Amino acid sequence: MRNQEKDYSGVSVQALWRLPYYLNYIKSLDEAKYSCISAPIIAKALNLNEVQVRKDLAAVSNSGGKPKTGYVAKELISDLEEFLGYNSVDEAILVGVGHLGKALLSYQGFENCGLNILMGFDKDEAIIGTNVCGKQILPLDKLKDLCWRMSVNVGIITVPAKEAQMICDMLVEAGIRAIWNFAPVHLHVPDYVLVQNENLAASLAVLSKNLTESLKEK
Amino acid sequence: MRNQEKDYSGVSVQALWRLPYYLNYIKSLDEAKYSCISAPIIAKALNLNEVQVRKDLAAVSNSGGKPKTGYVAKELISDLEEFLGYNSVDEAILVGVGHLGKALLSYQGFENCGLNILMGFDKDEAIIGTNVCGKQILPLDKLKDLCWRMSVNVGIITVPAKEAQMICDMLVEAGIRAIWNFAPVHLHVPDYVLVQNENLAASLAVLSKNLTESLKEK
DNA sequence: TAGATTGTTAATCGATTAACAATC
DNA sequence: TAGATTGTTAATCGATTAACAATC
Repeated sequence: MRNQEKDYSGVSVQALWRLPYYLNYIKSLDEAKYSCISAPIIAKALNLNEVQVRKDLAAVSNSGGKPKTGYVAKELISDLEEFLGYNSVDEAILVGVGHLGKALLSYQGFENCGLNILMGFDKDEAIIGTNVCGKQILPLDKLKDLCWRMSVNVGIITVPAKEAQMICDMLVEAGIRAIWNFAPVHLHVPDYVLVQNENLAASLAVLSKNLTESLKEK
Repeated sequence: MRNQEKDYSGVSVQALWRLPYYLNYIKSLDEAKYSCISAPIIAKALNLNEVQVRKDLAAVSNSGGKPKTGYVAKELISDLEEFLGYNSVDEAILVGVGHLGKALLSYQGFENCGLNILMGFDKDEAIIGTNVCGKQILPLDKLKDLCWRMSVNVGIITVPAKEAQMICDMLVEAGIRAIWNFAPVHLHVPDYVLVQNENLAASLAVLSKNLTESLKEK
């Protein structure tokens, strides 16, 4: 689920979700015009509370901000990137090379976020041996051995809901430490394995519930 | 962002996120064995607090549960589906037919969740006129007219970050009431338009931060 | 009847927001 | 100096959890 208990270097999960938005916003600014950036400006741009942004930045920034001027934009960008782990790359493999799996394998943006998807796995003979964006698609029985050999830490699950737990078990056996789960199911894993759920159905439910309420109000 | 303020029929956003997991779990059970299902059982299966599940179910269920036995599984399933709006279909269009856009256009599961993606739009001449899974890809200048004519309420944005705000403005102009945004940017919209963000970069940040902390502990 | 489960009311916990002194 | 912004401490708000009476 979305809400977890832990804190990361004094930053709550909710705050962690906001950081990429800060980063994106600051990066989008004209460097010449905004060599410095302040919490109130970011707050206004992203529709957030000023104090909230200030607290988030305080937790992330190394050098801190200066009264009246705010933070040096360049420094804040690199502090955010550092904090979000964009500089240290994690190796990942993906299981389930359907439409979504292919989309994730093809997406170039993950490398800038510190994730390198090495290859895909699938059970379908028809796509085994092919490659997607230069990334090889291999049969499931090679998974364990390859993950161990290359000490892969992250597994991405894009298989149908019914197969997700089985694939999850395989990944755990292969020494995976974190799972990015796109199947709309709760996965059972040992304590030391992390699961991050990306549940489109749940997201859609929030959207449609919101929409229904909103249309009612008219 | 994930957290919003509103309540939907007494259900918080956090609770709303849990409902699809309940639904999926109950559906996965053997009907013959589990004609009735109780909050404690669901809680155990999904690693949640018993009282939390009970409260969620109480808010969703029409007939309520019976002490000792729990809820009638069939009724609970249909109550959940009703509450989540899976029975009333919203029409949607998608803008940005790249890898992710294609994946979403091709995904069959959304129909069961009350979302019907009618067609895709893109600016790339090479794919305009083709179709993905039987869904036509049209040029952007047809967007406004078609959305009005078919009274489409939902727009899905799968364009690059830089173009997202511009597309968003187009959608608003086309009378869209809710936007499912896959670009990692904050969108500016009028009050009456809803935005549901699906930020993979943010999700990835949580995962990788978790992983780093977890590996440190060793 | 005994026991499991429901539904509700109260306590806890944590994130957001407000207030304010410090500082460039 | 005056004013904007920082960083911190306290107040508020809401979700989760605990406690307990009601009931099949």
